[in-house]
Amino acid sequence: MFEWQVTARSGKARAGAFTTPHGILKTPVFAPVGTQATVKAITPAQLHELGAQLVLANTYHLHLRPGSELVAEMGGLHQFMQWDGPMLTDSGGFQVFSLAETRRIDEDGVNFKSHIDGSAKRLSPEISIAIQENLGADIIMAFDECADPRNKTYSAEAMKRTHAWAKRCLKVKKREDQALFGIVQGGVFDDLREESARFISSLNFPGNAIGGLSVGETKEEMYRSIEVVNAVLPEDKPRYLMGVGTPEDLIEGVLRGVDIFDCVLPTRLARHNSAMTLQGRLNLMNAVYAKDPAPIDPDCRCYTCTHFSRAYLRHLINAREMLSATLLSIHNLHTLLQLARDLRAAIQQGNLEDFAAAALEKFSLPQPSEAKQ
RNA sequence: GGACGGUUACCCAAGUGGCCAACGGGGACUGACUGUAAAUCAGUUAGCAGAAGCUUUCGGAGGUUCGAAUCCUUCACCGUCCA
Repeated sequence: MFEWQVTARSGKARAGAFTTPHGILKTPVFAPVGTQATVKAITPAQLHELGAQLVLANTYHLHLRPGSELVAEMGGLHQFMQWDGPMLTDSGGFQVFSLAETRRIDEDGVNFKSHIDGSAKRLSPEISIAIQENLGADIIMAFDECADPRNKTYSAEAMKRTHAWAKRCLKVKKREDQALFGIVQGGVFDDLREESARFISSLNFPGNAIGGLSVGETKEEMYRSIEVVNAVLPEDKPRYLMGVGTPEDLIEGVLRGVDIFDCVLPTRLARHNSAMTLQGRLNLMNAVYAKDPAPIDPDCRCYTCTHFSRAYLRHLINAREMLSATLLSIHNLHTLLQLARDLRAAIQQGNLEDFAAAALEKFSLPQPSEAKQ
């Protein structure tokens, strides 16, 4: 179980397979995010149709509601939400960052105010692992602290806590059918990143994650940090870049040796009326699309693009019909899932360099909306 | 025929002498979004500039006043009630 096999390489990029109790992840892979045990606006059947391999859920949110014991009682996360493929739960570490105004951190853990009812809640490495064992995802994450990436003093403190917490997570983890991944922190500081990558590598997790990126730093800082970390992280373990994201970042990440990605962006942008394409984003509520019979992306083979016009999607958005969120989520997820598949194929066929160069070139071309006019 | 009430920007609607280019809502338009407190948030919505500023607006016309969406006269239209 949790065997990691690299099947092809191209520069630093790898194509691989990670075996989990609910199936094999063929990497590079993009994971849709289903924070509250649902990928918003998308059914599990649609996820299958899209070819999604791995789905995320969140420890903090499910702990607050409905509670991990309830999920366990209902047969675990897979059974509860009816997703039978591989799942990953985030540890709640990101919420330490995103709910910054309502929490207090100490060496042992974090006190939160619930964003739902304001009640006092606590997360620690031990609590997070206990929750994640109740939830029952295939991959679970170490409880970490994601800091302001530009603040070195804070990044160093958060990194040290993350390291101490990683050891405690390993210590209390019991279930054999779950793989615990460690998380590298260190902000945008190369020395911290390197130190963190060394430490996390030394704990010999079955997989390693890069956390604390795509949270306000520049692209250059992010890409450099990935390079610094991946130079240290072991080759014989999958690498997971947390919270990333855009098509460009997927390509840049794969080129630097990342295997797993997740991001809320495709589904959030979909609910916010934005379509992701490999040429850039379309804001489908824009008036220019009112009478546009073309699909979002004429080259896209997703359900949305093979059936519906931009004009129709704009109408749904304008009329505040919820189908717009579903159709756009299908398209955006397809864009990233297909890109990951294409990257994998390119690595296996040995033409990743050309594929990546051609794809990255497209992002500098005029946006589809501009090109039309 | 008479008595009241009303007419404000794309729509609804506040404002009853200067702090009004005019509250608020809707609509429309635009932007943002990267391990989801996000079906959210922000901006624009008379014209020209697009910082400051200038020009034309509150049913029409005329008047009072240093100054009017706000007061007066008159006309038009809408509503309610009485004949």
